Amino acid sequence: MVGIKDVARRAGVSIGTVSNVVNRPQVVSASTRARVLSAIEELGYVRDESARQLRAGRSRIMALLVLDLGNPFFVDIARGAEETAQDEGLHVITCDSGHQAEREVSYLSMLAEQRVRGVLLSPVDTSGAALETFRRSEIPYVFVDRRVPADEASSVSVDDVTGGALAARHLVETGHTEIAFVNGPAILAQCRDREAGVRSVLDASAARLSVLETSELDVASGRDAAARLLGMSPRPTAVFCANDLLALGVLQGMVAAGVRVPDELAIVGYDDIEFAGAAAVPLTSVRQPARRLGKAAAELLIAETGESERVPERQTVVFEPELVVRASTRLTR
Amino acid sequence: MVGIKDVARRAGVSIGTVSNVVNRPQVVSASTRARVLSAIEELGYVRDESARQLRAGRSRIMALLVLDLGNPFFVDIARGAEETAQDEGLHVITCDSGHQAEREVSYLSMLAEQRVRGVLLSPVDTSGAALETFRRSEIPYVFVDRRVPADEASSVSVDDVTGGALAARHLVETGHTEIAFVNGPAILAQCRDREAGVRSVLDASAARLSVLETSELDVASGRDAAARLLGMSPRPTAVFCANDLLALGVLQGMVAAGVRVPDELAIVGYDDIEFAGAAAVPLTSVRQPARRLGKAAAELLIAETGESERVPERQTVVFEPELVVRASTRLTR
DNA sequence: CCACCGCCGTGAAACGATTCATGCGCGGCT
DNA sequence: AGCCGCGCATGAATCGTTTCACGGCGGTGG
Repeated sequence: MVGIKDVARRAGVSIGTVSNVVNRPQVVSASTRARVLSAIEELGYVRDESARQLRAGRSRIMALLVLDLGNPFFVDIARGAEETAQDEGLHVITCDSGHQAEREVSYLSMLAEQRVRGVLLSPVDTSGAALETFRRSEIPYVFVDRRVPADEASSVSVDDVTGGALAARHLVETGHTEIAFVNGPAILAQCRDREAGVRSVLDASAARLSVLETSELDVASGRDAAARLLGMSPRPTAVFCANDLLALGVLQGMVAAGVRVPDELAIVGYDDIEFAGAAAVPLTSVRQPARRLGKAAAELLIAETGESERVPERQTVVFEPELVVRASTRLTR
Repeated sequence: MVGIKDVARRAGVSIGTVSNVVNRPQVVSASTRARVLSAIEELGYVRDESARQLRAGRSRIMALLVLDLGNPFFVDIARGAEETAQDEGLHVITCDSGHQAEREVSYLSMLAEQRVRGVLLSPVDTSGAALETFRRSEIPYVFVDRRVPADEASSVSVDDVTGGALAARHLVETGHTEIAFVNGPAILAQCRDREAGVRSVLDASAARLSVLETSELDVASGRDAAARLLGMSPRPTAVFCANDLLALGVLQGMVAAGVRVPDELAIVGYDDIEFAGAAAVPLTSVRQPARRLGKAAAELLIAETGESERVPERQTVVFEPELVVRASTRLTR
């Protein structure tokens, strides 16, 4: 593989000069520069980032480690992060832990060994050992979609308690008194918080709440939940799902069973992914500003890895969710 | 940052010994090994992959560069690739070019500078300059979801002509004679091939074909297409969409306009992403084995980057698509 | 004519790991 | 006793860059 030495020889200059041409073109004379550039071109020289990085001590790559790339919510976060990274001349690589702590650990140690600039992290388990060992690597990280105490790390999240409350209030206000909450696994803070929000509203109302917990936050689990809902008596007239994938699964299950939505069952989802609005019965959903989440997280990370010597202060950014009402809860009378 | 030297000093051994403990534990005596390991533990030493890689000349990372992570089809490819990479002790990083040639170039040069083990590539434009410069870096690459001549590179794809034909034949067989094909941008080989498949069937039938081209392969474009379809006269009784995102958009537009699916309009999608089966009117779709695509591509790449000296031969793997019939084309009479 | 300065280019010293030839001590064999 | 071989640790060379102190050279001002 052709290196800077080969270019130097070909152009008849020293390697220092080649490096200057590549990194600080203005310090080298026009004629030399032209000679070096054409040598680079002829030889097809590609700079070796590992050597560069070894010297520099830091990489130009920022990582995003998400829970589930199959959930478009996280893809939107990735897009947001990429946008701001691009502005800073950084690259983002995306890793998918697929809700498996084991893969999370594996990726984290890979990223630490790579000495990435920083990691945007939506972890399976905050308190876990995964993070404990990663923390020792001194690589800065920012939590995304998960709030943590500011003394531990910066974080960017959306207020899930409020989000849960928004959904619950909407259902109460549209007259439902028999309400189900289809929740994901309780290990996820997001799920616990959304449930807390729901309870805070429903406990103060006349409505009755049933909570169904699923093992995954995906469409298949939603279908399972639909089956369970169909077997309940009295059957709920409204259901709130901890995310849109679950909601879409429930919707499908209901339509398949001939239950009319929203007339016989109102459905509210969470995240407001594109597919929610695009469902045949467009879903009412609690919107999270995913893109802004990604942008903000990347900005915080960049701030933390800035040139300045002083330790930057940790920040906790919390966005507010927003209820988007669509046909799946629209009164038809 | 703590390096191998610090560990060596702490354990009272040479750096060579530390390296041996990490890489070939069996060659160092148990007592020394224990001493080194505890030094590593105490200091929180994390190996610097850039130094390691500089020496080794190759990285342990394989990249996947896809057209659009927002399309679950590509997420499934990523999953497949990750599976086989994991077995080989490699890591996969995923990059999203978002259909932008510019970002594709930017990622490719980043990956070349990283001396990535190889790249799985679903390029915006095969013939483009992006690849031309990348090719000079001598990093092996395999095309995914795009067939190329075997002398250029290995590729793993699905037969799109057959896929288009499958969908068209299904519509003809279910009695439709006024058929629309909602296609994506013709720059994409996939789109051209699917259209060719459709034509091959419909030209030999009594059915009439209208082709609508959209600018993007996403849900919003599908909605736009729905509006256009509604304005046509005679209005088609069946529509085949170049992918499921378009189909979901069309479906939504139709339901919103009060058009009954499949009674007034049958819809066929392509890819068979999870959301297709989960739509309120589950979509008939042409299934592509996305996961196997990813697995196969990763395997080919690994074979090409094997230890053996001899140049491995290029391979062209073509999978067969499969029609999955669901409610969106089911005869209701 | 000398001293100085600015412009360019040079060469060598890092960076942090891996690898390999070498050395050392010790037990066993002749 | 002498020699060999084995097990284990060492230290130096190496990978491809960046960076920086230095120096040559031509021009300018005194």
